[in-house]
Amino acid sequence: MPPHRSRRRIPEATVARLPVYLQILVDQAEAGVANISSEGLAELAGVNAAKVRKDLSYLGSYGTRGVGYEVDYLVYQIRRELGLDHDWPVVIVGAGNLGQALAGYGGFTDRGFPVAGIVDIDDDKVDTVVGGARVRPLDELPQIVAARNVSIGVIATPPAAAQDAADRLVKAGVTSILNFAPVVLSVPVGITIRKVDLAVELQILSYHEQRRASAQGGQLHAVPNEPGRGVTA
Amino acid sequence: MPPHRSRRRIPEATVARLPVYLQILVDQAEAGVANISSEGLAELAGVNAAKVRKDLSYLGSYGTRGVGYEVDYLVYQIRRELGLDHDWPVVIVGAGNLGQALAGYGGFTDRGFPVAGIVDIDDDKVDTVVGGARVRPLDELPQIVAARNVSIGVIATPPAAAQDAADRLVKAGVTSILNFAPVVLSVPVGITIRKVDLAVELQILSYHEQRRASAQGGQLHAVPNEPGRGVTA
DNA sequence: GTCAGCTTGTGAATCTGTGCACATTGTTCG
DNA sequence: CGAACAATGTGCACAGATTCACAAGCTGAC
Repeated sequence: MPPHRSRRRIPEATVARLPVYLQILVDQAEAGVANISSEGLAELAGVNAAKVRKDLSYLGSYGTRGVGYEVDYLVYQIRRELGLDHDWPVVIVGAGNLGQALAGYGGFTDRGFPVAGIVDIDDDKVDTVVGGARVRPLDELPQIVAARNVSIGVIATPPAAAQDAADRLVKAGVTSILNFAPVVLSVPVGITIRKVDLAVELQILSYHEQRRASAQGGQLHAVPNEPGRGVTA
Repeated sequence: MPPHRSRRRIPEATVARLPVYLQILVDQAEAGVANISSEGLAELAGVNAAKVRKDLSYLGSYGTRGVGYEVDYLVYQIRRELGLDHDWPVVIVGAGNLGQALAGYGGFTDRGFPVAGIVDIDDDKVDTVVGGARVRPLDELPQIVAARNVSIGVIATPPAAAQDAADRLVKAGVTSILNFAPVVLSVPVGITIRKVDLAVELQILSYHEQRRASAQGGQLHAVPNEPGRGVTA
């Protein structure tokens, strides 16, 4: 089989779902399941079966009609397509509540994103140890990025410091940023940014709660589904 | 002016952007800005100006042609539409790394989501204090929910415990759930769920990095924008 | 009071994503 | 070997979201 890299461009919505399939497939593999149908995978992922098939078809024709998909092989293919065939070290900027939690959160390292370093501008935080990593001064960011060839940065600073953090990350050579600060960052073209704003998530829930409350006697609405968010500036 | 609640149904994509506008507008108000044009707001939010106007038009005609939008009034309207005219206490299930960080993260309380309580199944964690809240045993979840009339729950447990957490939240009367565990939850119809999976975010970045790497000589692609994800089962 | 200049609000075109429906193709069993 | 069956892969129609382009409406200057 020819290991063709990025055959076609994959729709963003699909890219956002592939990690979910992957997670499920890995679980299934561990549970000893060898094959799975689009129907079964759809059930577990909470989506439409046709959508699963269309999503997977972007990777190539890796299913077998009449049988389904071989779990292990699919895991391999999705990993490859997502670039998860090797680790991506990340650097965390900001060692506050969230930064520390992220550094200590095993889920990162486990899933292929080891913490190459965590930096903070506050001298009081420097040299404290969180989740196995020693906090380094902000100035050392370039060295950390260079030494471990880091291309992904995580911003866990207060809002006011986020743009500066982004600027420093970009200057240090990072090309993808995951931003937890509730700020819209401006970065050069070619840098990929994703934002996770916890308060925004709650506000969206608030909207639905509010709507529920003011739906006097109205039946419960069914809200669409979950696309993915992403920007390459 | 008639304070009409939920005039039309607002598209999910718009609902996901309103909190971002709100944040920006609050900042602008604090900076003493009285009026803002769709162009200006779009610039700050990193989106298209027409999109801003269409989004805001769902709230009603609150702009003035030739002038723009009055910042304070817009803040008021967006808050009202999102149901942010009062606080929404939240309960956090799971007092591990992430749960503690969330409880201690001021950004929640500040933006109208005070932590009504945090519970954990592990007796060793019970009674420890995180971010001003004392961890309570999981069993007390119903009491906490009832006492403070909580309708939003946050799941910050390990994956294996997430479904149980969801079941308990629902049984206790919570109708919206923010899930940080990398698991697809199954809940009754009428419960709104949003999922934030940190590893998934990184995996999406990984995809773009991988693509960048394998784009031999190809120019850098521009990736779309950021919809919102939401499900009401 | 009129006119020039902005900026909103929205119809229409376009693009993206979803889901049905079914032809296609591989498997299994008699 | 052939037929019944199962499940993929995809054409097509529809729904939702984005963007353009412009008429409508407000303001301020003269």
